[in-house]
Amino acid sequence: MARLPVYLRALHVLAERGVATVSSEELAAAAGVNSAKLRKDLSHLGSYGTRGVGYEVEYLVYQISRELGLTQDWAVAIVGIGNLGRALSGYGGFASRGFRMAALVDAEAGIVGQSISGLTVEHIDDLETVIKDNGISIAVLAVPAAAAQAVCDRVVASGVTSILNFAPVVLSVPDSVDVRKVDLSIELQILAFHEQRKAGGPSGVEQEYLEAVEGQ
Amino acid sequence: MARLPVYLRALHVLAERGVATVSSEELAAAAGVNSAKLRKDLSHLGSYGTRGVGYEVEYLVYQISRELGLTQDWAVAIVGIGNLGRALSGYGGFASRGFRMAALVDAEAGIVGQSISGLTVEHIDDLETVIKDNGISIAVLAVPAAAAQAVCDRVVASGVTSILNFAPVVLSVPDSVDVRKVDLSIELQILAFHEQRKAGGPSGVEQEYLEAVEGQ
DNA sequence: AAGCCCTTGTGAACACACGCACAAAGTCGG
DNA sequence: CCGACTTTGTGCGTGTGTTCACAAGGGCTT
Repeated sequence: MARLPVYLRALHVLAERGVATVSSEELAAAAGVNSAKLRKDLSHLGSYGTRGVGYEVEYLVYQISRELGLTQDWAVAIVGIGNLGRALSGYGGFASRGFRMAALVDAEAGIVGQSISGLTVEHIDDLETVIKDNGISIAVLAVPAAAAQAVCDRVVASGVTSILNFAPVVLSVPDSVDVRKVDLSIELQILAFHEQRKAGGPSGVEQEYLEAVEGQ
Repeated sequence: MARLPVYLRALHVLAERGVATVSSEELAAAAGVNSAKLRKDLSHLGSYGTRGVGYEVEYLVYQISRELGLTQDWAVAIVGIGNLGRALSGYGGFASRGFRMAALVDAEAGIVGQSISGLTVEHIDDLETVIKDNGISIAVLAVPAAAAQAVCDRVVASGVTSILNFAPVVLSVPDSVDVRKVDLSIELQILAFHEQRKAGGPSGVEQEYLEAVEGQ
């Protein structure tokens, strides 16, 4: 389930506060979900709470971490060291959850060789070698849209089976490869949509198109 | 619907290629969805295609843009000019879709006053003034988790009604305010989950916990 | 002008996710 | 040791989103 990481984060906060046990109601509130949904998620996952008491925080953290595969460390490569790639390479949230930034790769001569977040940027020509030598199974693509599919094909051919794609294109990959897409402009567009709804919606503006094509 | 931006992007690509008309089948393939779903989305939106022919690309682009509210321009403020905020301020995908970066705000004395992407970074003390003077209705939060709720409260109090939140916390806001959350580490965790599934799942590793607590 | 072919729009079955509400189960006080 | 209280786990009704399949409708060729 996609909600487990959210629960995990809430649990970490509770653990830091020294809370030993938590009820589904409290945890659900902290995670922003319905308590019944949370309980169902946790039961589907096989973890058991204690009736009348709740869930033991530490145990639940371990169970969810294990379910998510965070007990092992994952070697991650970032391809494309532009503004976004740079920001991602320094993002603390990755390292603290078992994700190890193992390699940074770019095509630009001015960037290759630079040291960023403690890593030397490698050249895209060496992509295959870098991936295999570092045992990388997860790649983050922060390259221009035009280059994304080509880079994707290469990382897949090199053995990467999970891709986090920031490029605004639909990548085509074999079924055995998982792709997750983060499109920042889509998020803003969805907000704009709701924002406009609040302002009365697009009704009554139909004429605009007629005027627009009229002006040609 | 959250899929409209995806259709819109695919349509833009087609328009650049000079394609005048497109069938639901083709567009669905380009957007990575089922063709029946696409047709239903478009019909719910009120746009009409022509049977036997398909949809006129240019017309559809206009219809979807209007529905999403992209025909007007939106003033956006980015709060928190760390690595991520910097990357966002220079992201081309925003400006090209009617989103105007109107203000950058940070708390750090060393960052305030810097010129980034053509804007001067303002001090967080002036947050309310900046938002009101620029008519900002959408705020992007790229601040540390600990500061997020406080900053959120202030932008909401200043009249912002849509928030794109990159901080790893669940924000609490009035019902009239929309919040979308992008959590980069959650995306990686979901990939790790599937990655582990491919490798055989977490079964048979139950003992690990016992060993782990044993070691204390 | 007429028939064929293509594509849209949608009715209906299906699947899934959500949340209520309750029984089972365990704890704590007396 | 027992009863009351608390909280989990889940059966079930509900609503939403997805997909199949097909009828309605428009263009194109002859």
